[in-house]
Amino acid sequence: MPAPHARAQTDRATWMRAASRTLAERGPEGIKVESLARELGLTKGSFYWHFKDRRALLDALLADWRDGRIADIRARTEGPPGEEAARLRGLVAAYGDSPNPRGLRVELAIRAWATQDAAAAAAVQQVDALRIECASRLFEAAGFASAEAADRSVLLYACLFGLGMMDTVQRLPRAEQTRQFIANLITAR
Amino acid sequence: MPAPHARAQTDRATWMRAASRTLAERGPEGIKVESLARELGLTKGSFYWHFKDRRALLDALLADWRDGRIADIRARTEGPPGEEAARLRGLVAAYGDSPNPRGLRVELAIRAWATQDAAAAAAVQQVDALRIECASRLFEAAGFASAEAADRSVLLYACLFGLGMMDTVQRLPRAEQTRQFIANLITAR
DNA sequence: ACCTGAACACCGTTCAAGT
DNA sequence: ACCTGAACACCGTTCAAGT
Repeated sequence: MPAPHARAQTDRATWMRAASRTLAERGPEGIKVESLARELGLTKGSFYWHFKDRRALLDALLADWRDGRIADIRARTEGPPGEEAARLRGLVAAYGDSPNPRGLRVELAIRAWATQDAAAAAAVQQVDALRIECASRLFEAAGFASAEAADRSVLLYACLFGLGMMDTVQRLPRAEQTRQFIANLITAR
Repeated sequence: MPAPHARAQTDRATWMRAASRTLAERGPEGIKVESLARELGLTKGSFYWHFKDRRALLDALLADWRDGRIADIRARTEGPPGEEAARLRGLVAAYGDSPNPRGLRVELAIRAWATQDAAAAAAVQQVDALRIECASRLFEAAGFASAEAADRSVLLYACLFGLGMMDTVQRLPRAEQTRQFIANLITAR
């Protein structure tokens, strides 16, 4: 690829990076063309060279998020057979990590957005379906029948997102024990 | 109370009702003074007679939501001793009801909003604390030690909200069985 | 190819003026 | 007491014009 194309990609990516930061910090409604332009030292007109409109930027963010989540799920759950137990432990432990980091904030922002936006709902749906499918395989490898493996996968992700939105819990003195109790219940028997 | 005061309350309540409907349908960012005025056949100037600014309307909505939730929690969990088991069953069953009704939509909208807004976060925090406290009492009456009763209360609400944001799950063929499986796990033993 | 600058519509807020 | 109408700032979008 020659230089002009590379440069175009870079500048588009610059808008995307700034928007992605704002998505994590303020949600989709916080993404304003004028604010981004000010932040980047450019004019709003410049934005409309790279994107058809504000909506196109949001759609590009959704596609990036979806692709990133899909790659992450595959990386966490696929691999050589015989290590399923360790991968399942890793998956369950993931929701104890990092009380509200960028990833979870973006996740909750997109999930809230999905209740009002069809494109966001579609992205969430694709990601959730793959998550449940991949987690189910690990539960099956741990000895659960396929129906119960699917149920436990749903439980795992419901707890992950549910706890994520209950900030209260993170501040309770017994937060760590509660997380441990729930993790045990998810994988028990 | 004389007529003038009653009328003032009514008109303020008219703005609140319209805003509350919008909160459920489009989230807090969808609440626009101009749109509400158009909808009600009034001017924006009229709005500023009843409310200091848009923020005051949002704060009033939050206070109403918080008070309503607190009343609802008390109604569901308090009462004559001896009926704790039935009340616990009612609470757990509540999250199987109504796939995404107005109440759950408002709940998720406010909870998403709470990640970026201190007043919304405070309202959510107060409601969550009371919910966990009241649910814990029911679990204790069912025979769980107080620490485990608290853990199970957190689990209950995490599942309630987590499943609420996973629309995918509601559309799976086994949705009903999955809900039942999770309900059993929450109250098991 | 990439960007600026000016224009316009939409919405939050204010305020003088009406009833 | 309650509302209107006009004004202004802010942001999404367009577009002719620049380099």
